[in-house]
Amino acid sequence: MKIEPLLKYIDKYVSLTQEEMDVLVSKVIYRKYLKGQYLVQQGDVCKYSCFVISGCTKTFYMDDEGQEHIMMFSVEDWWTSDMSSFINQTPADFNIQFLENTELIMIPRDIIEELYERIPKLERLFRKIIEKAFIASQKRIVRNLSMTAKDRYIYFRNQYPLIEQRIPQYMVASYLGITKEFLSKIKSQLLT
Amino acid sequence: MKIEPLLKYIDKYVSLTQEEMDVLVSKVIYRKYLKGQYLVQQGDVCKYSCFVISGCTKTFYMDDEGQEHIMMFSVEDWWTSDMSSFINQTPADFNIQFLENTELIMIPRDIIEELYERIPKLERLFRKIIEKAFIASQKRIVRNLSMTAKDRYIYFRNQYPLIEQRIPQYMVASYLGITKEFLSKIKSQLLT
DNA sequence: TAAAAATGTTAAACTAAGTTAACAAAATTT
DNA sequence: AAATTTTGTTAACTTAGTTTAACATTTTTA
Repeated sequence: MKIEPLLKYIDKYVSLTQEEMDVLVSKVIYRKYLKGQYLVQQGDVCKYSCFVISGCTKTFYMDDEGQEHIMMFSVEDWWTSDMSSFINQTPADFNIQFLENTELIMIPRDIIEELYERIPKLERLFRKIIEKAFIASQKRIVRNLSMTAKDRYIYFRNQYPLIEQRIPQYMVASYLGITKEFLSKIKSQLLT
Repeated sequence: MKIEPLLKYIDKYVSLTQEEMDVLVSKVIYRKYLKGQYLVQQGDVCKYSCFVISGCTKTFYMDDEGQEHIMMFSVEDWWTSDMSSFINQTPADFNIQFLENTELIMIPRDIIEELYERIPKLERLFRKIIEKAFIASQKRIVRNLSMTAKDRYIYFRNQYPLIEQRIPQYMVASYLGITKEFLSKIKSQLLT
């Protein structure tokens, strides 16, 4: 089980004793998935909050017309789950699919509650992680409200240059809220 | 100091002892603002996380062209702050302005840290509040990506009928990410 | 209560982005 | 290496939403 990246990540937020680490390690699940598989499907209940050790996922909503709307990508050192479903144990709004073969550390819903009780530092950790996620989410909303598609693309390219390189362009378009054809047009405009 | 609504609100998430309540009450600030005043201005550091006892606020980003983009409204029993600025003590991205005379309970940045240490239940409370806010934020992103302006307006009207009634229509338009003229058109379409 | 300010409506001209469709290039599979 | 699938491009046409501007209505202030 490759858990080092998670411990290293956690250490940036809170410092755990060896004992606390051991408890954590004994409770979580290490698992590999193949490209194309699903971690969560819309309508299912999301049972795990997952830390990406290696690989890549997309989280997307599929609308009534069968169109995908990508909410986020997760790569190494990011968390992924359908938060609404995971917290409330209600049907998931989103699909989470692997874009590459992916290694995860998975924390089950009931275990995370137990960990909060046994290791308050972990509750602090997740409070901080969610604060950060919320802040990023708010900033994305305001970008979507105030910037043109072209500027959103430029921002994305600067912010996540490595993600852009490992993901098909039509998924970037979906994440930006535009069609692949329009992104293609934007890119050709930017070249001239 | 009207603090009852806050205690009642907290009680929905965690149950505090009388002593814990007393600590909390002794640390927070009660204050009234007038319509038109600002709680936070873009560029300032946001020093408080605030619970609305009565009244109403708008949180908005002002872009380079001087256009307002409304992120959220806060009414009774909601929290408001520029989270990014409050957490990191960095310049605020947003303005928060009072749309009515408003009563607030304000928690200073350093006090909230202290409260997390003294009353772990409060850290749990805020973890849960932020989880909820994050979930709502994600759902808003997906609505903005997947729904037309008309459908977003219908959703808003159904979700927040009371807010719609106390806020000028052009602010609703800004929140939805459209012009006031287009919202006017949508509304007239919906009548026929 | 008159005047001024803030808010809301309508319509024509315009533009950013979507749709459709045909084709090109890469990547994967056979 | 050929065939197939996936991904990306281009262009003509359409549409959702913006801009501008003039005017109407409501609310606030003098």
